[in-house]
Amino acid sequence: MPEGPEVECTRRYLHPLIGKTVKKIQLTELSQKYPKYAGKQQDFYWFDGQQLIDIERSGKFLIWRFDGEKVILNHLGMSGKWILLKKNNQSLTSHAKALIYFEKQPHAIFDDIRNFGQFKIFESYKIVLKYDPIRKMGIDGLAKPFPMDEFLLRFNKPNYASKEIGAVLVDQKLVAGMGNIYKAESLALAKINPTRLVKTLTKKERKELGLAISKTLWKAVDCNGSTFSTFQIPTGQEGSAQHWHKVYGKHGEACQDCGTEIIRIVQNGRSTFFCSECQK
DNA sequence: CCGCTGGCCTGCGAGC
DNA sequence: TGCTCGCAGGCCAGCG
Repeated sequence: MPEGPEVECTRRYLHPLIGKTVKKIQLTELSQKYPKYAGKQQDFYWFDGQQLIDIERSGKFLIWRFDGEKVILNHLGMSGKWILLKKNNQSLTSHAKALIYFEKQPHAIFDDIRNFGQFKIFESYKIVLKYDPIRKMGIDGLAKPFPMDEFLLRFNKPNYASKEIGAVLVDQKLVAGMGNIYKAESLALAKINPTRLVKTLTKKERKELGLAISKTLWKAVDCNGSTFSTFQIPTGQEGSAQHWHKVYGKHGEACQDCGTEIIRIVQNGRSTFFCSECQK
């Protein structure tokens, strides 16, 4: 599910929770099996009676803010999702890791099949901002208007120069919220071949790429994100962004624009898809 | 500091 | 039809 646009859709889905008072945050037994959920149940007692003030998105992170100082940093990993419990007797999902009970329904369940997600306490908002993955984040790909100048600036980082653009583009220090699907789709929209070295991209191409990123990510938000196999966001609604993908997952199929076969390559251990005719 | 490899997990489906 | 195996939207530790 979760690249920046899917995390943004999740944030919107959770919006009705804002203003509610926490009754109890409970970690499931299952959560204790995994190091990334190593938080102790007793540490979460602090949140009893706290009012949820806001849920912010920063790149692919959600930051849960309360009226007291502590915050919860939450990452969906590869398979994390939030489910709002609207009925009393609704049963828990099989990979539930954390439950937030409010004084009134709905309650919220964080479910994470592959256990790559995060749900951890930080002592204050200031401290979470100093946490490296947040502090070092690049521009937010969903920022409006798209921060072109800073994008170009970060793009100039010397250590990117001799790397392939397809490998660089998923770096959260360049564009926070970018992931493997929208990387491929943004490059397709900008008609740039993912194997191009960053230093060979002209300023015009870099700008076009920036615009393509913004367009691609926002279109995904507007479609409620991409839904694949069992992943959906949020529960009950399906995203439809996958329907307009030009290249992602389409290896072996004909390019919709020129008929050339879409190919798949591996960069940084991740799949990249493109049309070698349209993307030069 | 940098880049690369492999590891963390479960579930799905392509292909034999 | 059933099984295996590769692969999956993310990230990081450890190594040289």
